[in-house]
This record gives sequence, structure tokens and C-alpha cells, in this order.
Amino acid sequence: MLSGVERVVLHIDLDQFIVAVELLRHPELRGRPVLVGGSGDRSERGVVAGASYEARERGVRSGTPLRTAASRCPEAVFLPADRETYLAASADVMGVLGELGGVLEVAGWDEAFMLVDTDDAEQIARYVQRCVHDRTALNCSVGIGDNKLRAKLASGMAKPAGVFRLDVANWVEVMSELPTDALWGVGGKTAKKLAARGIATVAELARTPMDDLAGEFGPNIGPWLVALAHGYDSSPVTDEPFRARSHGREVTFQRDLHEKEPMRAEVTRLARQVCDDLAADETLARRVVVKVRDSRFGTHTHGVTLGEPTRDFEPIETAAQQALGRFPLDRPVRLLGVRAELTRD
DNA sequence: TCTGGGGTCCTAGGACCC
DNA sequence: TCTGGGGTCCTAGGACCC
Repeated sequence: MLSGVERVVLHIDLDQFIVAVELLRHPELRGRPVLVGGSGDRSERGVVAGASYEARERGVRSGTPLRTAASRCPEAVFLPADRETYLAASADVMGVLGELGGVLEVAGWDEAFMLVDTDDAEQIARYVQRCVHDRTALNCSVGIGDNKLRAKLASGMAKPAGVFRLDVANWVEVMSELPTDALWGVGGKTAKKLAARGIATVAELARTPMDDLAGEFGPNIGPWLVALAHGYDSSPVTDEPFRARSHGREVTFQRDLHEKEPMRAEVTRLARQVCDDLAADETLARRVVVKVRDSRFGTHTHGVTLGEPTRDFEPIETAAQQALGRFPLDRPVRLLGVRAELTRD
């Protein structure tokens, strides 16, 4: 009786969010492999943004190039990405979550953390799922953890539409034998470097002395990796409103650019879009960074710090052209980007 | 397989200052 | 004389996430 109110972190993660939103307006596609990405043309340069479970069974997932997806899964339905619709659906979901009473931290279009005090976390998790489904017709999975890291990993294990708890009590049992890139924050590059040192699993990483990895990964990241493998995470759940640190626009050309004049014209166009974003956000840029990706996928940046913070087009465009001028541009250009770094206070 | 677009955070090296 | 040492800022690159 009153065995105890505990403080838990929930991680709420919408199931195949982008595809699920599309299925609400295309119910006839339910049960078929559906892929969302680019402009819906399977022959263009681009990647899959959302894949239905039926498509994932055929080896296509988020990040797969569209042309690869088309050859692996020719029967799939390809739909164009529609950011505005997904943003609106996301706002609906976050609105529902915000009414439930915990500390809510929105962590992306399709996920959020919630800090709650409860004596029955599983019941709360089911209640959250029911509220979201009743109000938006979208399914979510809920991870329960004793910190954000464990809650986040738990929601992945709860999919689809389930609830799973991962905390100090079952961490070793659940995680030990998984590869290191099962951890949130360890990607392919880091997993490969660790494997080269004979560290393949979470248990092996957890056994590594913290200082051993500082040489290769840096004085902070090295020890942090070992802490991750223990499931340690002290980051707070915060409901402070999100403030962007930068706004950027970039474009991959369907055919590489060879001439400088169209490159300059693209940078002007991107700078204009960034200025619009600054105006919408009512923020000021202090630095403008241009990104160039060449035909061999080499990616480089150059930046120019503005004389004073501004959101005016003219100084921002001038700075962007100046940054572009610092590239040799001796290879065809695949991608151009313009990013504004914002003033911080 | 020929690799988007939106971001965040960390690191290393050099400049600069005392 | 044979060259300190720490702090901080700036810049480019890299890893990661959704």
C-alpha cells in the first residue's frame, strides 16, 4: 500500500510518424509498403524520410537513398514529403501531451520526454497512449526509465504501440550483449573505432576504464562513452521553450553545378530564405557559414562573422558571397548551404 | 546502395592576451 | 637568452540525431 510514489521519465515516441500521418489521409494504402521522401520521384537524388513497417521488412528504412529503395522495393508507394502537415500533426500530439500534467520536453517532431511522479508508471504510460490515440488517431510507444537515456532506449524496445521499462534493475540483463551502437549517442563511426579496440558490446564498453578512451575520443567524450554503457545520464527533463542556435537552408542539386555564376545565384537564393527564417523567428545572425559539397562528396565550410548582428538581407548575402569566394570550387558542386549562427543571450 | 535537410554539440589548433 | 603557461576566443571539421 502506497509502496511508493516514484519519479520516472517517460519517452513518448510516435510509431512510423511520417507514414502514419500520410495513412490518415490515404487509408487505402494501409498494409502496403509506403515510402515518403523527396518530391515523391523514386529516381531523384534524395533519401527516404519515412518507411512503413511493410517497407522496412524489405530492407528499406529512413536514410536509404530513394533509388536504392526503388530497386529493393519496386512495389512500394512513393509519396512526397510534406513538412507542414507533419508539423501540424506534431503540434496536435504535443498539445495532448502538454495537457497531461508532467514536465514535458519536446525532443523532435515525433518524440518527447515527460517527467512524472507516480505509483504506477505502466498505467500512466498506457493512459498517455490512449489519450494520444483518442485525440490524433496516431499510435505511440512509451519507454519508462529512471533517466532520459534509459527511457529513450526503452521506447525503442516497446515498438510498436507498446510499453517497456528500462532502469537500473534490468539494464545489465537487457543491454549487455547488444552492440555498442544500440546506445543513444553511439553511431556507426564510433562503433567501428570501438570495435577496432576489441569493444563490440555494451558490456565490454562498460568494463573499459574511463580514461582508456580519452586519447582517441577526447577528454569528455571518452569517459562519457563508458558512462553511457552503464546507463548513466544526469541530463534534466526541461520544459524551457526551445531556442534555436542556428537557422540554415541547403540544397542538393539533381545535377552538379559546374559554373560559378549559378552557384552565386543559389547562394543568394538560400541567403534570402535564411533571412525569412530569421524574421519568422525574430532572431539576429552574428555569423554566416556557407557549405559546399563537391561531386566526390567532400564537404567543407567557410564562415564570415558579421560586423554587427542583423537579419537584413544585404549584409547577410554579402557575407555569404564572401564565404563562397573562399572555396577553390575546382570540382563540380553537388550541394550548397547557407547557415546563420544566432546571437546568444 | 552513391549517399536529404534540419539541426546540436564537441574537439583541436591557432591567435591572442597577460 | 634558446624560448612559460594558462585562459579564452575563433574556426573548421566531425559525429550524431530525427
